[in-house]
Amino acid sequence: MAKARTAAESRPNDPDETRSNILEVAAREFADKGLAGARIDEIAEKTNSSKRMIYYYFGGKDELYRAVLERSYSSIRAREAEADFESLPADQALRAQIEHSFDYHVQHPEFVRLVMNENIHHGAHIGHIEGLKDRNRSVIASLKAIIDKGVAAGQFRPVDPVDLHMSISALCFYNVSNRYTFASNFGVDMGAADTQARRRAQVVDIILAWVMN
Amino acid sequence: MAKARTAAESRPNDPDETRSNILEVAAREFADKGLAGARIDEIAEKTNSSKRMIYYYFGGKDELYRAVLERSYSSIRAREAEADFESLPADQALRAQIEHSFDYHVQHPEFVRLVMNENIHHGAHIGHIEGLKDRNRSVIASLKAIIDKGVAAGQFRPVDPVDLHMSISALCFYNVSNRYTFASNFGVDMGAADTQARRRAQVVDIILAWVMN
DNA sequence: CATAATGTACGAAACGGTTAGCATAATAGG
DNA sequence: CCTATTATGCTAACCGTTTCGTACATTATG
Repeated sequence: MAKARTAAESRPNDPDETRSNILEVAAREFADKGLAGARIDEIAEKTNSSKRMIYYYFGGKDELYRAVLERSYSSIRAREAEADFESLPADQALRAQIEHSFDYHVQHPEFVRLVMNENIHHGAHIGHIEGLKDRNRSVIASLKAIIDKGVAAGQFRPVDPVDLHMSISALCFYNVSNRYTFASNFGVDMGAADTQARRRAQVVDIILAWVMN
Repeated sequence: MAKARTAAESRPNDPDETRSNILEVAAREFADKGLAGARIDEIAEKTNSSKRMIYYYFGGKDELYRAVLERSYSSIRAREAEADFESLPADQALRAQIEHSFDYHVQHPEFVRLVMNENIHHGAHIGHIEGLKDRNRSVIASLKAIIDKGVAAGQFRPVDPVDLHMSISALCFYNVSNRYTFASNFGVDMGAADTQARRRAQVVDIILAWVMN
């Protein structure tokens, strides 16, 4: 439903606002139903704009999906970059990093779902996102710095930073990604606040137990 | 494309065979493209049967999807049930259990993908599978037995079996589920045999380090 | 012949995408 | 200062295809 122009604001709408409004709605829809399951018409309807505008600004469904994916990945990597725990002792830094990652996943289930989708599509679109690899490298570098410090202090074993990232990511990701099947299979509501708090501490324990001497 | 009947087998085809052939093809398609992305016509084409038969035996797309999901879950739970490590010492039993789970995920990526799909759909279909909860309970019971034995022997801390299952499952699942995005982000091919072997040992290490005293 | 199994062809709706054109704002020429 | 021109943001209606599902006819077998 397009917004009618009143006499008071009979100017064209703000393009940036329209774009980001579309992206926001599309992110929800794609995360919820996947690339194939999401409907352009439905996205358009939930927008303050129209279907025509989606094609005007993004070109097509796939491009819109890609734009959504990019926005989502940019967001998490930005958050990871802004967190700087390197001044802390290694164990505290690692702990903080894990908690940070855990919280991000919990707070951004739509990111988790988009990544699931992308894996279902064999990662067909993620490769096209510019600059993502650089940001990924910096995440690994940051973890490596923590490990090195811990090893130097005699606290940590020398684990591979990519392995470490994978382990942390797996535990944080699964906690959100498999929430529904896990709930159905084992009757555990992983969305509940107390369950999450418990699991959060546990994930920290698991990783620290593995890395520490 | 229906299979032409040779003179030797000019009977109507075996219904069970037709059914299971459809299920097999459908599993691949749904795993690969999701419920919304898979096409009934395409599934039919890859079958030895026809679209007509899909509706004849299963009723519709959703029902077929559900049947596929059921078959897939039944398969993993059956495999888990058949593995009996309880005669081993607790640490060896747990190790074997983890390796078993890891291998199953690696060998059945289509199961992993179906579960991802199901979570994207908020677990809308999984609840309808009969008897699944019983089998799930038995998986937990088996883990609990191992933990109890380990605790009695002074080897293990008393961890919750559901928590343990979740941790094992997360590490094994992610290894397969996020293969593509992880490859794109970090240049690691988790499908390679040596990478997998390394990761397998690592997952065992992580869990044991957490559980053992 | 009755019944289970199957092939063919088609309908209706959904869906991605496009065509045609309008309104406003900015800008350039007289 | 005033008009002509152009670029931008936008709407509404439409189009061709895909896709799920079905109606109807037919075949094989007990």
